[in-house]
Amino acid sequence: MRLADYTDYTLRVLMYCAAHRTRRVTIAELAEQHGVSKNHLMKVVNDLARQGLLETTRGRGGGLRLLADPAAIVVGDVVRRTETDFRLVECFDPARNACTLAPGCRLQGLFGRALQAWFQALDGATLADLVGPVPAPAAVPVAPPLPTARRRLPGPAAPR
Amino acid sequence: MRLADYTDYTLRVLMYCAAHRTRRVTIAELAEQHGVSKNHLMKVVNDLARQGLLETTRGRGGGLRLLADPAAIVVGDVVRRTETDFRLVECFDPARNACTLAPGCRLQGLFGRALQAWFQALDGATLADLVGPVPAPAAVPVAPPLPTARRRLPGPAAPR
DNA sequence: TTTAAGATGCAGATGAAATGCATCTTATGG
DNA sequence: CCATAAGATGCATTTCATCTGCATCTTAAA
Repeated sequence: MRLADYTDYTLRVLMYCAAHRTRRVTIAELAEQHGVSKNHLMKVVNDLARQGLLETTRGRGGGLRLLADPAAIVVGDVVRRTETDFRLVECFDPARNACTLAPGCRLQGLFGRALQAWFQALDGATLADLVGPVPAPAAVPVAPPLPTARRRLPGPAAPR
Repeated sequence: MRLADYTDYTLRVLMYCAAHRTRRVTIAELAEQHGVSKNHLMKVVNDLARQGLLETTRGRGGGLRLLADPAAIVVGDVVRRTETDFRLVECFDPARNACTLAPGCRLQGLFGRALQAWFQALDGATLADLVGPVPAPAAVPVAPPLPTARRRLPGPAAPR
C-alpha cells in the first residue's frame, strides 16, 4: 500500500507555503529546497491553484501564495482531492462474481470501513498542525541519523 | 492509494478454503473459479503455506486445506504479512531534511497514525466474518448491476 | 522590451507488479 | 513401477502507472 509521491509533494508544497506566508514562494525555490524537478512541481502547484488553495502570480516577482488559513485546510481533504485510484479490493470478474457463497462480497465493506478510519485520522489534522510553531526549541542536540533507512512501516512482513 | 492484487488474491484464497473446509481445494480450481492464472496463485498459496495457514498436499488427490480456525485468522494480520512497501510519505532527501522549519517531519507521525487506524479496522474482522453463513437469504431480488463500474472510492477527485 | 515567472502538452524513463513458461519434486492410483 | 496429477521453484516477459524531462507558450513586472 503506497501513496503517490505526487500526494507527498502536494502536502509539502502546502506546508512550505504555509511556513512562508509573508512572501511569495517560487516553484524554483521549492524545487531546489526539496531536490525535485521543477516540472513535476509545476503540475502539483497547478492543481493546487485550480483547487483554489494557492494563488499564483506570473512574471517577475511572481510566485505562490497560500490563499486559505492553514488552520482551515484539513489534510484529509487535500489527500482526498489529490490521491486518485483508491482501488483496494475488487472482485475478479465484475460480471460473474467469484465469491460463490457470499452474495455481496464482504471484502468491499471491510476495506471501505478501513479506508474511512484512515481518512478520519487524516481529517483530524490541518496544515497549521503540520507547520505550526515548534512548541519549544530542543535543547538536546539532534541525534545522529540512523545507519539504515527503514522503509516499511509496521509489523513483521515476510518477503515474498 | 492502492492495495496489491496479490493481497486481494491472498484473502480470496483463504476465503475460498474457509468456505470449503470439508474437502481439499486445488489451485487449478481456484484459478478457474477466479479467472486468474495458476502461476500467480501458486505463489500466493506458497506464501500462505509457509506462514502456516494452509496445508498443501502434492500428488494425486492433493490440494489445499485451511489449518487454522477461520475465526482465529484476523484479516489485519494477513494483510500485514502480505502487503509490503507501506511507503506513505518520506522526506525527499534523507540526509538533508527539506522541512526547514519542522525538525522532525510531522507528516510521518500523522500518516503513521492513519495507518494504525486502518489496521485497527482490519483487525476487527476475521476470516469467519468474511465467509460466515449468510444471516438470512434475501427475499428481495437482486438489483440489476450498475451501468458504469465505479472504481475510485471516496470524495471528489479532480483529474490530474 | 527584456526577463522572470507560471501554463501546458507531449515524449521518454523508470520500476514495481503481474503474468507466463519451463522444469523439478512428490504422491497416488492403477 | 510407471503414468499421472498435484504442488515448488526460478526466470523471463509484459504491462502499466507514475515519475521525469523537454519544448513551447503566456503573462507580468522592472
